[in-house]
Amino acid sequence: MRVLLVEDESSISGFLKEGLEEEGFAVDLADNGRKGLEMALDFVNEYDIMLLDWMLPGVSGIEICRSVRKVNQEVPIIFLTAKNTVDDTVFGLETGANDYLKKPFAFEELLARIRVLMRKKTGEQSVFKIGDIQLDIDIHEVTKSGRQIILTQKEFALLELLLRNKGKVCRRTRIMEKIWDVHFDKDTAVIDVFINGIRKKLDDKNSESFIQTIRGVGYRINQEE
Amino acid sequence: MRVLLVEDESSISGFLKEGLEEEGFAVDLADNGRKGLEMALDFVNEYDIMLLDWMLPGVSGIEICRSVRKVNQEVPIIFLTAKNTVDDTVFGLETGANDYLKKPFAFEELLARIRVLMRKKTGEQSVFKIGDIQLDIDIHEVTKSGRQIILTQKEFALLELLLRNKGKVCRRTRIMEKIWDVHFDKDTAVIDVFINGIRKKLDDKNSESFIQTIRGVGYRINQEE
DNA sequence: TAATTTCTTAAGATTAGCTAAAGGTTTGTA
DNA sequence: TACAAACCTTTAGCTAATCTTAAGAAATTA
Repeated sequence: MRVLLVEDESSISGFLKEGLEEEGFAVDLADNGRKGLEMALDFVNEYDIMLLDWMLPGVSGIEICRSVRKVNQEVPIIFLTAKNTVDDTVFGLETGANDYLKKPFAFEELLARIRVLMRKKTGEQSVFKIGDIQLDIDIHEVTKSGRQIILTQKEFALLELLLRNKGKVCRRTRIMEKIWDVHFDKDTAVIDVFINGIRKKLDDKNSESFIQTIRGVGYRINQEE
Repeated sequence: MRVLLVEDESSISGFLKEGLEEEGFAVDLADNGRKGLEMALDFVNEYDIMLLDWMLPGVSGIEICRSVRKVNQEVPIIFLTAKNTVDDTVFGLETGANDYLKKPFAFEELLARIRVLMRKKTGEQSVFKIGDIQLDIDIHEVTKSGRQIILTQKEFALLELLLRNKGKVCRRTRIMEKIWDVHFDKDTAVIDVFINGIRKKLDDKNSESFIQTIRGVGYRINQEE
């Protein structure tokens, strides 16, 4: 998955580039509008998604967007806008963008929007299963043997993370970063509490939990045979 | 369902084309009046609906409309007009169009109008039910146990959205986008207020609301057994 | 066994949603 | 045009659900 990121503030672009690459995207960065426009048009069909800063010195994000839309109506475009620079009501129609985010925004929020747009494009399903447990992201529902189980926000997010990485270990540090947006070593037992909560709601009595504890590392949901 | 879209501003046409295709329409785009007229007349019986920009360089939307009406009185035609360029009162009589929208308009508004016209044409019924509550889109009426309940525009739109997605969660962000055309996280409680209004008008006293709150996510009307 | 890590529970802090009320806008009518 | 009515949106206090912290119990490892 190839992303074009046009953003002049290096602090933001660096942060985003790093984060997106961690998620497996290949990120091309343009640090001004002219360069961004050039890259966007030269490789318009190469990119799976474009992230454009609204306010750019020289060529603005909206100009890039308009130019791109003339030759390609498909590629998802997300705007990153500074506060109060856009009139909400006019926005949608005028630009041809698919979505936009107001700075400052949480990285996870951006990731979520990207995923929605990608799914629209690829038609990817959004249901994760393990045993008799099923989690549907689109309708935000968890069921066990068909019966609905109500999870809280955090429980849902944590279970989603574990299921997305079925078969792999999710390290505590990674869970802390992804679900709690905490990027340093914090002495807390929140994760344990929420794992406990999920287990209570979804485990079968008298048998091993479907979430395995990897002591000193984190948690894992095992791949089924 | 085949749509002819005649619009010269690529930002708007791109946005509309994409949105309509997402909704399952096949969209043919003409980016100027001459081409639009040609396509409209060549395939006049192929199209289920026509969307014409009012102001077009060369051949105007109204000319296309008049030409089409000479050979086909059936196909629904909707005009997209820039603000204040049309005298409303004269409009209806002069053109033979079925409806028109002033820019900027919310995409959902366009979609709603298209649906009304399509249904008129096909005679399709469009009633959503939950328990003793019934919502009829065509006549824009809600009844409870047969008695009419008057909802405002927004209340109606919100209830319609929830009913169209019966059994699924409608996320707050999605509601904001669909009903209010706001595409970023806005700190507001309008949704709550309108949910409250609908509940007041339609809930049975002394029993759970027919609209379930999914904390941190949105609302859902549950499927009946 | 001692040290470390995880589990579990419960209480306190925080936040999302509910509701009423007020201000602002639009629409209809005299 | 001015007024009234209907509707939409914002605000703020309240309540209840959720999240976080903390602390002892249990499990695991050296």
